[in-house]
Amino acid sequence: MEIPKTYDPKQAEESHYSRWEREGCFAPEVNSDPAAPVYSIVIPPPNVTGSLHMGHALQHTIMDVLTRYQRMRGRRTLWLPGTDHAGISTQIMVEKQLRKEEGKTRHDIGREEFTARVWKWKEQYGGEITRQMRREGASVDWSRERFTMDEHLSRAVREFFVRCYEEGLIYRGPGMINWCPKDQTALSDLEVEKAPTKPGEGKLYYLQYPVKGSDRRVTVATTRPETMLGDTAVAVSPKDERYADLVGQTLILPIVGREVPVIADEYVDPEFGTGAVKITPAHDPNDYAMGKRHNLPQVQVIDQHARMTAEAGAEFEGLDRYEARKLVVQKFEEAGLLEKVVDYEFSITKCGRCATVIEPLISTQWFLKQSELGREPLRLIREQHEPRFVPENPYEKVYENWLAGLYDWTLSRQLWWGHRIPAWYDGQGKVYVARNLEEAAAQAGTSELVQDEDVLDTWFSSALWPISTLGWPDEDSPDLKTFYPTSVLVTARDIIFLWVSRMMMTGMKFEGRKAFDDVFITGTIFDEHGQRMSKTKGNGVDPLDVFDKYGVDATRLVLASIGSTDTRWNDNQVESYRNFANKIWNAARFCLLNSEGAQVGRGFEGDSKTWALHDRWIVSRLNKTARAVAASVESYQFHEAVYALYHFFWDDFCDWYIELSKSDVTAAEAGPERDAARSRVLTVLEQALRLLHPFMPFITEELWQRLPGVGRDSMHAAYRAADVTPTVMLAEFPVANEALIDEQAEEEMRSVIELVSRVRNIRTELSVKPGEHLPRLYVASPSHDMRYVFANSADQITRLTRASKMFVGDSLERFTPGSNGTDGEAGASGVQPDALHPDDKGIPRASARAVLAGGAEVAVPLEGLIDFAQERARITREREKQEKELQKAEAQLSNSNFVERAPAEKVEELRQRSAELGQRIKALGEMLEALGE
RNA sequence: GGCCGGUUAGCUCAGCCAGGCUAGAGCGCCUGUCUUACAAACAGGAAGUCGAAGGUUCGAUUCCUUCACCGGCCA
Repeated sequence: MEIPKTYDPKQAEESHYSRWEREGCFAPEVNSDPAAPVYSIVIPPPNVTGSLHMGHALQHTIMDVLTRYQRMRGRRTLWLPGTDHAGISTQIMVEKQLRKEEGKTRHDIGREEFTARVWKWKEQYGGEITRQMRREGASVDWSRERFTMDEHLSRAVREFFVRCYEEGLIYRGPGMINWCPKDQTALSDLEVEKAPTKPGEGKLYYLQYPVKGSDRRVTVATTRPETMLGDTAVAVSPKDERYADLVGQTLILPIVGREVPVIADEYVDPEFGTGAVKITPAHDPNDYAMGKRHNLPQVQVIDQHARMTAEAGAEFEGLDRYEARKLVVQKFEEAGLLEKVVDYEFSITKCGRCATVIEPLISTQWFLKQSELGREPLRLIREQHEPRFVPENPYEKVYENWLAGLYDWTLSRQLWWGHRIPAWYDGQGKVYVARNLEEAAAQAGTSELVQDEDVLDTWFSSALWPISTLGWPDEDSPDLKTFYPTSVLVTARDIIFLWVSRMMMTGMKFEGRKAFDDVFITGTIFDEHGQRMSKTKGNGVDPLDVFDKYGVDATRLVLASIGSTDTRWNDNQVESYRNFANKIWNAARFCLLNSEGAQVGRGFEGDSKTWALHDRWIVSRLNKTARAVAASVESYQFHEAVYALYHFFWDDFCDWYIELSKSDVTAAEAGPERDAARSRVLTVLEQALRLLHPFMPFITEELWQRLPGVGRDSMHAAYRAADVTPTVMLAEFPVANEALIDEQAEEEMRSVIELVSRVRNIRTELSVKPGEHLPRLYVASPSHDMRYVFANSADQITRLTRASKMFVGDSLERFTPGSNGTDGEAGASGVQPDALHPDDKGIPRASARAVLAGGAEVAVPLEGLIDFAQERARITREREKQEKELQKAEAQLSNSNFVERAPAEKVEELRQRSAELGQRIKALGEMLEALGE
């Protein structure tokens, strides 16, 4: 069999995905067990205009690990993919294209044609992220792919809207909204961002307003002087004695000449500015609220293009808001009413899409009373802590606080791309909300109706995603019955308000149940300098580049380890996992190159007590690893799962098990023993591939397909009936067999490993050439059982330490010249320690020695190589180290407080440790003596 | 202003919620090896006052308080 020495990820990545997809391996229907429990995830729909970034790759990896794991556990598993229509982004993108290619605006071609163009654009370019998901190995059920503008999902949106309207949760009316003068649409509070002013950008202007009928002036401080043209009051704190006498008086608004009252309101912070605040109800959310409280008139002086209106006065009409600002300041200065201008840092609200400064405006829009929809989710999180957030801190509280402080959501957008609002107007402007024109006409008694021009916020449709993708509002939809509620939502933290909370609201409202059991919040990936990755900064790492460079599996391993932790991206980590993939490849290569006569699933027959130590050990390690991985995945501790897999495979399987098995596996003579040894390494490999598969789908499938003896029978019972090529992704995820977890074997193996390591350490420290064989090894242990362990593993120990012969006895003393010390005890299992030759002169003085755990010792004769002084120094150093430890232990043991108050087992532990240290120190002293002067 | 997270080896991170293991990993570093699965490897090694100061405790990297620095969310 030809197997390259280096793993090529590309080849494996290109081979398997299309087959899995084509054969329906990702669809829940592949599972033929009607009683199988269900596991379902709906993807938080990425923006259809978007392409894959690290955040997506992270979320997708987590979702895929969960999905593949649960599928291999035999659950009826669905991971549903799709995208949202991203109203503003998509519209802007197509508008740009239109301008560039045809020099036209959307108004030139009209709404219908424009919408058709967007659909065309979507068909042509919108599939990028779905192609990239295939590259990632995402095991989503493409047959259930959804798009928020699909006819069915659009129907769900209309249904949602109409029902809420009928219940009075949705209303149309004037309100203070965020207006983007560039995109020409209203925005919700979640679509705007607050950014601090740059140095020198923010100013606080102190303006003086004359008091009517007096020489007195009141100074107000403002960051937006141009809005004073729309002031209809000045407010002070009712507790503020400085202004107490002014409340109720009238001011003359400079430039405009309007008379405005001085009012008192608790909202005013007397500490800010001068303690007197100008009130512009039409252009500031707080002033709007105050205006409502005091019945103040609203004077709109800025229009939708951020230009001054006629209300601002003839001099100002048509001026841009910033030009108007200059002119207002100039006029105040000329009038001697500008007290001062100081630098001032504050937050400016900007459009989340185009970063244009938002203009708060009063506008007639559609609103949703979110607080009512949020009531049930709030109760659920407070009373039952559902859904369960992972990590719980701080997200449960963030979510709860958000739900507790909900206010009305601006639903309408002045766009052409999106779900058109299902509301119609008759000739008198009366509104009819209905599922379609016919219903509306029936209500109105006329079909002379005009539909509302606006569309709904994209998030309005995403809020329905978990139910609409599964078939709602068709209550008898089989998918809705089967897969709702979903098991978990995996997303980034900035989406808790946009998605998590709203999906919960709609799920609770329409299905009466939470939309998901758990919410897993992924960490944020920063660049290597700790900066947030962003398109504008251009510091993003493209996951596809990383895939190309290191392979998808290696990248997934890194992402899975990241999980919920904030982290700086670092290629080193991916490189090390690429190396891990290569390690897996080569371990498999070894197994396969020596697989003649072998078969997966064989070699571990009979009572495990009769197996060789290293076989009992690797099976124990394998089962512990299976247990650890399952527990970690189920508790979303993915880094623990990766750690367990990495160390099991590399350290336990490659470094030790394969090495310990090598002489049997590569024996020159064919025969049942060799076949069995070969079968054993293959069997462990096959189990390991299953454990690794959720994390590394490609390499595991590539290798699994090559193993002799795998097939339909290797698959989980729930999948055997399916008409698919046998695949590791439908094999059963190994369930830990507690009976095969063998603590004694692990303890004994630890001793063998320690012995080998110490001898290797001696070799290096005393500069024994790597190729050179140690003539002999003397191993002593006071424990009868341990002598058998060492003796039984003598072949492997000598092989791994490159020693020619090994002797085992009860003490090194017994091997010293003249003692003629043969252990004399035959191994009960038939293996006997090499006996000392009667003529043997025992352990020469020229030997390096070391103490091991459990009172065991080892001596390595090194005639001619050993520098006595150096060796004595080495052992003395070791003894000093142990003495320090002993002192620490004894000090603690002599502390009566510790002995009395600490748990008895802790005290006992320390006593034993102390005794062992004493023993070691004694042994080291004897070694020094043996080395002589 | 309110809430929260982080600070552990040169770098990137585990461990801390349920206090006691000689505080771990990967990368990097040092030494030596092309030992017939793998130099993307093997063998061995060095390296951390666990941000600072207090407190609780027999015992604190872990729990509490304060502070410092970095970062996030909300207002």
